[in-house]
Amino acid sequence: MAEKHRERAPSADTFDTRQDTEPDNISRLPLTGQVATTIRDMIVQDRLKPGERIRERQLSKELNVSRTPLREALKILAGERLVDILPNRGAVVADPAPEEVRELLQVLGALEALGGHLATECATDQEIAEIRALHFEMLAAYSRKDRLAYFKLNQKIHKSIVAASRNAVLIEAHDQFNARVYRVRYRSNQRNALWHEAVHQHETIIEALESRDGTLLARRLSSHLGNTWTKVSAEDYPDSPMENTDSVAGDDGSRG
Amino acid sequence: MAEKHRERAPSADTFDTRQDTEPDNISRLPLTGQVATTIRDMIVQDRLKPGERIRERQLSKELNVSRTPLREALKILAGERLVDILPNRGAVVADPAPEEVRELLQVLGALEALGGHLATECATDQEIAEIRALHFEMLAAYSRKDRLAYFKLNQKIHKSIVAASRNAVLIEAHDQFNARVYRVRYRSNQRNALWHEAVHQHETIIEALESRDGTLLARRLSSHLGNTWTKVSAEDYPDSPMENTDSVAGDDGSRG
DNA sequence: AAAATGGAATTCGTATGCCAAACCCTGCGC
DNA sequence: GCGCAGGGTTTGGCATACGAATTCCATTTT
Repeated sequence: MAEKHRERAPSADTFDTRQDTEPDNISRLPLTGQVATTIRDMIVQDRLKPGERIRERQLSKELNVSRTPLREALKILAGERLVDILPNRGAVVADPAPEEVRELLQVLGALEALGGHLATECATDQEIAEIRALHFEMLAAYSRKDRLAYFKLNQKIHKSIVAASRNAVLIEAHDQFNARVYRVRYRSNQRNALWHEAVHQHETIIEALESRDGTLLARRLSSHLGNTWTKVSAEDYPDSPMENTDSVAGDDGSRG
Repeated sequence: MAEKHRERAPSADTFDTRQDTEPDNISRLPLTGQVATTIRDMIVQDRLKPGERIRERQLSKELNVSRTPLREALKILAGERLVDILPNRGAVVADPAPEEVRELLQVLGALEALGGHLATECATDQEIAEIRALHFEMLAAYSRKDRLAYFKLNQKIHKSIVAASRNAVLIEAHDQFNARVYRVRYRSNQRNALWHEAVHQHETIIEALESRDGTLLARRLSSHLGNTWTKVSAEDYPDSPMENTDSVAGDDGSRG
């Protein structure tokens, strides 16, 4: 009987993510998914800080949705390990420990190695050429010391290599694990001094791809991610132990 | 790293004077998690069939919960890709296409390869001995033609190898991807004729682990999973193309 | 003054109700 | 005979209400 409510604002106004390419068509998708995407973006863009508590009522008011879709969205993000849900204590933005970052980079390395290997078998010449082109663009950003552009192109290159594997499950898994370390890698990229080394590694990666040497490419990708841990740990966690920085695939460059 | 607060055991020393009247309110864990676990078990145990529609009202009545925690549980399972949620049309039990199974086995192979490689570096002798023991138990089940025991020991061996990697992220990811193919592999195991081949592969896997040859072990694990696809596709999808059954790590040179 | 304690305010967990979209079945028209 | 249209029914999507657990702060006690 106590029903006299409801003025749901027109969906065009309720959502203000301001980065969607299409403003209109997502309004028909389930609210839960929209909210999840919004929060996911807020996390990887560091608008929600690691360890920060997510108050359901407050955030639901900010997004002009009720708590129900917000809570469902948080469950999705918890599955992606982007938030931790503490029983009876709500959700907090995930704040991976250094050890977890190291583990994540190992797994990511294995996934990229598989993606690279498959890519050498089934990528078209045009796909490889496009990746080479992205690499040149990245070199341009490197010359300009444009760290943001460099970072984004770097991400795009790795994503493109995996995409060339034609393995949808792998592509999705790579994307998800990548999101979990995105913020850490971004911050590392902003301050890192060993820039030139990563650039050289990229050069050798592209070469292995162009020569379609799957085993070599896999080794180099895995090694590259191990090197990322070296940089991340050196910058963010100065006291971390440095063991296990090598890729499990062993030393690079043994094939000569 | 290890799970933080994912599931909390109910502490028995808290005095609850009331609430004993409820019929099946046994635990204080969040209902959503309990429901997710229940449904997850129902799916991998094939009590909910692939493609089957999940009606929220009906299932919530069967489980004696309201729709809200059920819906949140379904979101979690959707994140694990055990159910698909169709907008405005509800949830259905995931029914991976043959191609997706092949892709999943490739990814699983890469994860196990990484796990095996790490295990050769950090597993204790006792852990390896325990895996060898499980292998013998599996041989016993093989002799008795006890397919169920064989299957479970097989799973346990692979899980133990990955567990020996000490990489919590990897262990969890392996578990999750494994769940997605669990049912298919179970059915394949029930009818498969090429049993002896898998047994021999396992023997060589254990040997590589015992000699702590990480590269060889990784190759054999990856190859083993590729072989699984061969069997699964032959049994379940007779018309599937048989290419790409080899591991990306290349041929296992040790096999005759 | 520091620690312990009590309670109010806040937040989460779950249930329930309304609305809108999808489904199904029947009946009409071609 | 077949297709299609339309209305009733079913189902999911979302909002809200209420109870339980936790947190926080003020007050008291040692």
